[in-house]
Amino acid sequence: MKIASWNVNSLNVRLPHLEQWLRDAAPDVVGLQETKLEDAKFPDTALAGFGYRSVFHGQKTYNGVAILARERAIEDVQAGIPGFEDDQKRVIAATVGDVRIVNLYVVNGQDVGTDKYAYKLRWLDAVHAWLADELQRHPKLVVLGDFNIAPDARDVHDPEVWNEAHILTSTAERDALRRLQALGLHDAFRLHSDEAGVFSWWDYRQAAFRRNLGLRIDLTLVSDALRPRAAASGIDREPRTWDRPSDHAPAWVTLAG
DNA sequence: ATGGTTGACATTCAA
Repeated sequence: MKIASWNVNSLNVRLPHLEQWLRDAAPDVVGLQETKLEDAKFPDTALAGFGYRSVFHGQKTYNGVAILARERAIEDVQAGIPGFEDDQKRVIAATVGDVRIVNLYVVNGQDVGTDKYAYKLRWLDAVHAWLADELQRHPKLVVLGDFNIAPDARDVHDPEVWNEAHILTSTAERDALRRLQALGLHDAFRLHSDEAGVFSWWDYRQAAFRRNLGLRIDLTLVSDALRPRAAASGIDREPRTWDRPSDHAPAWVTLAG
């Protein structure tokens, strides 16, 4: 079972890329972020034509998440973090086969010390409390998405710039990610590689992709129960080379069985 | 310190 995460930065613009990548990569389950589409405009019919069912939770202009699944039912759909008031559509969870999928579009946070940064940390606290509970109900859990946090120095092109005081790498953000991982959620990519310089996001500016000035902020976390089944994990750079790309590349994990 | 690019929407905001 191949499970992937992709921040498409507007599904309206990126639908042709998504179709091509679904064909190339043939994932079984996909979590999308930044669809930027209200639910009435979600292209579920087009996706069904590519062989994927979909559930979605979106809004106009900003945010928006979805889960797609090929040849499988998508059950017990949860939109948003239970009990956490949020105008921003950043979370959808569902069960596919024997695996619970939680798809997160984590708050960016703008800059350390801003209101948006405070919201990011509050939001991550709410996610932590929810996932602790979710793991009790669903031990076979995959938490994936655009985390907007680079786990450590190997995951940034320049650790001196992306340091403990910088957004996406600050101490409080990394601590919040570590607290999620301490629930028993493992960065699938790091189960198989200690390589530095493998990124999932490159700024549109300053030819960052060509120069590989990126960050690894798109993650697939697998629970303790799924860890033995995590056979491989990687990032598909190719869609980032296509014309008019998303600034993010798809990240994936394969589960045996 | 600023601006560099993209997307959505309407001229500036968010990333």
